[in-house]
Amino acid sequence: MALAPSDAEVRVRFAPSPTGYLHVGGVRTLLFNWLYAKNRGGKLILRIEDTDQKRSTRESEQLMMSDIHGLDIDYDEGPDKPGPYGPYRQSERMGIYADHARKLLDAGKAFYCFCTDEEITRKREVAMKMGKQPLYDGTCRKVSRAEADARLKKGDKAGIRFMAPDQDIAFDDAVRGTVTFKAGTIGDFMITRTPTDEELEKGLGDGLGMPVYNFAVVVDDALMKINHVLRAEEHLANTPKQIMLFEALGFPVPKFAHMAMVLGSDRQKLSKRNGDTSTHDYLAKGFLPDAMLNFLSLLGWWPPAELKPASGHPEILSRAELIRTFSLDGLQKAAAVFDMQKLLWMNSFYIKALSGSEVAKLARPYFEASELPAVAEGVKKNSEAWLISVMEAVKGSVNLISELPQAAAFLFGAEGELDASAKEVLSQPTAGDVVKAFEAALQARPEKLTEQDVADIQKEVGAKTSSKGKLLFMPMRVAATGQAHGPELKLVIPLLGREGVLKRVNLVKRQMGLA
RNA sequence: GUCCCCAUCGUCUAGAGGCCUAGGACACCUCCCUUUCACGGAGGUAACCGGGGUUCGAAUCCCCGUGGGGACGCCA
Repeated sequence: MALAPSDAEVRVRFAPSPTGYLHVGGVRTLLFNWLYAKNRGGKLILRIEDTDQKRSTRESEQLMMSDIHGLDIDYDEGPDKPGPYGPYRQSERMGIYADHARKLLDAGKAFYCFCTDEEITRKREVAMKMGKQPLYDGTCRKVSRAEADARLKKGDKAGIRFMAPDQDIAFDDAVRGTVTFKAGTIGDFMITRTPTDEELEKGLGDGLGMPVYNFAVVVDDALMKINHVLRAEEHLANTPKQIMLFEALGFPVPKFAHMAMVLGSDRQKLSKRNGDTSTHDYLAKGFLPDAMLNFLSLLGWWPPAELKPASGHPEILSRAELIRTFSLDGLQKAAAVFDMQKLLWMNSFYIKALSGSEVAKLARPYFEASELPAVAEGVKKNSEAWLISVMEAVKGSVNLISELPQAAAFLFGAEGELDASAKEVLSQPTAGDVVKAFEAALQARPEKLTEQDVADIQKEVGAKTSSKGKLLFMPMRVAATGQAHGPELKLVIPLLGREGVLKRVNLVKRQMGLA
């Protein structure tokens, strides 16, 4: 078979179908294509596969492109980035597909098929029940071209079916090595659908039906000069069909790399049932694009041992490091389970690495949209510098940017219910004395408190109540913040100010029945 | 059912015949740091699916089972 010249510029593509949101599994495919293109100094093409008119929408296309943008991944050619091989939307390439379908028809490599969908489905079910491979039975193969033309003229409708050659198809997959499909395991398959009256009237498919996936992909990959196809393993079984088509059309066959699937915790294909799959939702929750990409890159790929990440952590890799070390050799054969816990951890790592002002910038919209009025209003009333110091204090205690308003709520004087662990702290017998001593110590001090003041107060309360350790600090923490977890008190209390802390202490006293 | 792919700790993985008493990461547990939770640091529990070969030697190569996944569409 003819191969694409190996010294040519690498051209890869990401080809989603705009029938919903961008799936995180899709992002991983996109990411690997992007990394490969960047690593090899090649080009990444975005192609929209919208030949299924019933399911494809422009809204979905827009959403996908904005999420790709949100992930900060760039492509070189696409619907919104004109290039030499456009258009990049399949619905705008109907004439091209029709030309190539006719070429196959004229060459005797494809035939009109008048069988209906129902007939085929029925035959397939029968074949499967009998334990046989459900291949097309060849009914319309026997129909001569002249007869077919006559039936068409009469008004009969037909799709076009490719005449699959009866031979072994083997190809060298960059991930799996040589993969062979034996002769006789692939039947004649559709390349264009049976046109509807409406399509015919509108001239949508240029007189033919809409192209089918396997056909459109081949025509586009060839014409767009795609020489490396990196995609998920679910497409492995499509590959022999596509190779047949490349060869029948006289196109060079690209290099394939089928990467392992991403599975949910139930070991099934990652789907809405077993996990969150919408990239948009991840982004909206405050997963950082770099963390997402870092995590996804390690699902089914591993960097070479020589890489010593600048982060100091073996699995925290910058984009530059990813690009520099990415290669097809590191691709994994076995499917990988998407581990949300690890993603969360990674995201928290990235958040901690950000400066207070970077976090403040990212978090501001979440604060402004907070359901707690004190937070939503507070963020507008206070200065940016204050917000930054707040972020500095709390960024270490969250996994997601969206968790920040909740984690910082006490600094805004928001009143909330005490959670279970906070209540537990206050239920200890000495907690009441500590809280009261804490209050007294605060009242003896000025409004503006320093870290030193905090240390002094802690010592004073400790001495007065002869408490120490957990029994001393936890009640003070809850009294000051309403939470059992959070940043260091010496950071928090100065931020709150004496009155702020006292207000909170009163709240807590009331809940304890002390006031 | 048929075809194709895959198989190392719970999960992501290192491992290309001796370096493996199987390494790292997340999670979990313990300890240390902090007169507190968290953060951070140090340890720990935990895996080569089974059976046959090949070889002086197998997690690594071959075969057979078993298990899992994907595909079998006029969806992509």
